[in-house]
Amino acid sequence: MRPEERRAQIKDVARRLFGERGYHRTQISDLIEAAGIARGTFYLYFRNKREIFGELVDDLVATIDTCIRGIEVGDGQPSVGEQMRGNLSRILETLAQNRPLARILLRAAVGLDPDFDRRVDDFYRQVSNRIAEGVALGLEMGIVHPCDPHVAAIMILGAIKEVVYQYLVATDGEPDWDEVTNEVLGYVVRAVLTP
Amino acid sequence: MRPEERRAQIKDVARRLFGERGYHRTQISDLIEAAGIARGTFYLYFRNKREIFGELVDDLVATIDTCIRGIEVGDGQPSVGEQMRGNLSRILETLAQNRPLARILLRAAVGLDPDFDRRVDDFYRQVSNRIAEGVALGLEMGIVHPCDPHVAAIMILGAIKEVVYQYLVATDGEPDWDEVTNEVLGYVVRAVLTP
Amino acid sequence: MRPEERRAQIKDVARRLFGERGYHRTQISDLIEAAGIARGTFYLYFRNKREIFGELVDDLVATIDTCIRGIEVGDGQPSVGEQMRGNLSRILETLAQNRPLARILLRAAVGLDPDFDRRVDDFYRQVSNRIAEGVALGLEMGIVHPCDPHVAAIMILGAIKEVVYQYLVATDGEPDWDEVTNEVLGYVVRAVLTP
Amino acid sequence: MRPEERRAQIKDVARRLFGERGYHRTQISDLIEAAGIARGTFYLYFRNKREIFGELVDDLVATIDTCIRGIEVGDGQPSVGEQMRGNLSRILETLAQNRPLARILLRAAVGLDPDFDRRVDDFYRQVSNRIAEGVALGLEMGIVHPCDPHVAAIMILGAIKEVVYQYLVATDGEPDWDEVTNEVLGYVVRAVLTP
DNA sequence: AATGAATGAGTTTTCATTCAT
DNA sequence: TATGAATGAAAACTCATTCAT
Repeated sequence: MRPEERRAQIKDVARRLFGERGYHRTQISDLIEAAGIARGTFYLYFRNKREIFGELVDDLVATIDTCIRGIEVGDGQPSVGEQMRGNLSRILETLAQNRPLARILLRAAVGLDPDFDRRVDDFYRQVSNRIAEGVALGLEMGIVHPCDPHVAAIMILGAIKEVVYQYLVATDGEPDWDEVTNEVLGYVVRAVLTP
Repeated sequence: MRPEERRAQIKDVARRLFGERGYHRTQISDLIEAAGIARGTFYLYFRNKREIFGELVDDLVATIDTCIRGIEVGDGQPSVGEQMRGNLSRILETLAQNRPLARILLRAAVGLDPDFDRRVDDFYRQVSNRIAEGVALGLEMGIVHPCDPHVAAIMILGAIKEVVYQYLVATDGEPDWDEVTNEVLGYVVRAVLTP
Repeated sequence: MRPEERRAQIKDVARRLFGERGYHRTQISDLIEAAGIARGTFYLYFRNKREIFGELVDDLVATIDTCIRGIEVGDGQPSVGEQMRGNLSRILETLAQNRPLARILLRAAVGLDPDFDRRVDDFYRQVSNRIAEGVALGLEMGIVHPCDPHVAAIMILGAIKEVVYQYLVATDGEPDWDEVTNEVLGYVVRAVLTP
Repeated sequence: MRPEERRAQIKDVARRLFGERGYHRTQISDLIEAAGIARGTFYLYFRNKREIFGELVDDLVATIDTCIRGIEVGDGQPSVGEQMRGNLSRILETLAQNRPLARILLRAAVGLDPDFDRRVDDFYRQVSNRIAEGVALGLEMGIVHPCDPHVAAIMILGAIKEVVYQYLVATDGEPDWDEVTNEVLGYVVRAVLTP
């Protein structure tokens, strides 16, 4: 098998296993067995267990990141609500199509060690900053309730995280994503926008 | 030292260490050193590492639980908003006064193994059910926007969790809790209550 | 067993094994089996394989060092030759009584890695410096042939090392040490002293 | 590249690496990278790591061996001292021009395993035997001090080895070889020859 | 009620060697 | 003649748990 293929295959297997069992309960032995490779082969592609996990975390952080587009105001732009809905449904869709991704981000990568926690926290902080910017913009335009944009952003982020957690991580359910997206959107809109 | 005292002392030390370093990075060696006891002594009081951690998780779940009072409607009761504020500020205060508690619940106990995840998830589900009941009640009374009470409850829970996470777990900051409580309350109220 | 005893016992066993088989061919498994202890017990007393080996090297370097006394000239002192003989026979006796010691210093600790090589080289350099000082003193007193004291010291050291190597390391023989000491002494004396 | 050339090239690279880092710290990966060949190619030319190292050791033992000519006494022969000087300077020159050679013989091949140790020891024993023969001859001729030729030979060998070790192996210095040769020669001559 | 020396199963990681192309 | 992806046995090290004192 060509190196890039092999590497990708191992990462696929690892993503699934780490998502299912978490970091510590996924052993190299499980991984190589599931991938159908020899022990040494794994270390041919990844320096160690941390490294492959770190790569997975970085990858999925990047994946989520591409789902988020800054809200643009101006002629010819979709409405703010439309743009928010776009961001939200892209994120939910991406995660729904790849649960291990959600499970790693919201569960497996949590509390492992300061480095991973920092990486994940940085990502969330970045996302919440982008949300806060949007809220601040809305404040200036007078379409957002007077509030602390930073705290509001944290709560919006938390609401989304929890929805993802409940529907994709903690359970195996398969909700109607359009409906959930609408609910989330309505909730957020009411929470921050002036009527 | 009397048995109950010793037991309590070990748990205090463990709560701090697990909160600081997480489950796997806290070793029995760290624990007994910090507690100033011999290795064997630890095992006189706790069957194993899981057990003490499990107890801590159960304890703090119970602690948080006592902070939450069902919303009561009727003559002589404080307003619904007042009752919500009470719940919220009791939770935030309790956690703010004991960060290890927050760190264990939101970080150390996450993704460890199916059993712990289930215990924690059950707790959150219970909390979100109580919130959902409140929302459903509000719906019946016509004071809450038409929405899916379950999804709304998840988002309210998520907003609170994230605030706690950002202010108590991910950083060492010390915000003005009254202000934060007000922000959260305003956000939740606007999100669900009809104007 | 009391910690110090256990530690000493493990070192004794390790000294023998490292002496017999060298560093790489002595595995922790061999060591703990020979010592009659469990794997973990070894790591209770030594951080790792390098550490115990390093301690052994340092110990024996110190042991040899105590055999060497600076040559003193003056009334009431034994003759220079007598003092040289004393140094020599103390070294040979010490090593003869403890072959693993010689085997570690002259064989097992050689070429392992830069750190060990440096430690051993430093020791030899120190010894050769002490010899060179003696030779330089003899030069000033006119009782030593004109020569480069540094080179002479290296050769004297080499002569002794090779004798030890041939009789204690490379073979299992048991020569007449008095005779060997005399031969070495005669050789060195002729090589450096004026007739 | 022609097979013999390739083989020679790999050996050149290996000699350098083994000399620099020793046996265990030189990995096949280092070797093939430095030689610019593929992993499999190495094994086309050498059965395994031991084999190439063994060949190098044998080669250099043979190389040194050709530097040593038996001392011949008779009309038309250079003086004994001249012949000794010849042997000595050929050895020192050869090693000085190829430090890896010295480093392998005096450091990398030491204490690896019984087989290599035996090979190297055999070589030294052979050299020391040739020296001992010369000394015995001198004894018969009355030009050598009464001494045990075997012990004397060991010490002469040791003196030379240590000079080589100090100047070529342990340090990167570049002494004046003529001077060193003279010092060594003077030392040996004084040590064994009658005035 | 406490001690702390000892245990050993379990896990990661290394690296010389092979073999299909 | 050369390649380089794959192998897997072997080795070091960890750490929760036990048990004799």
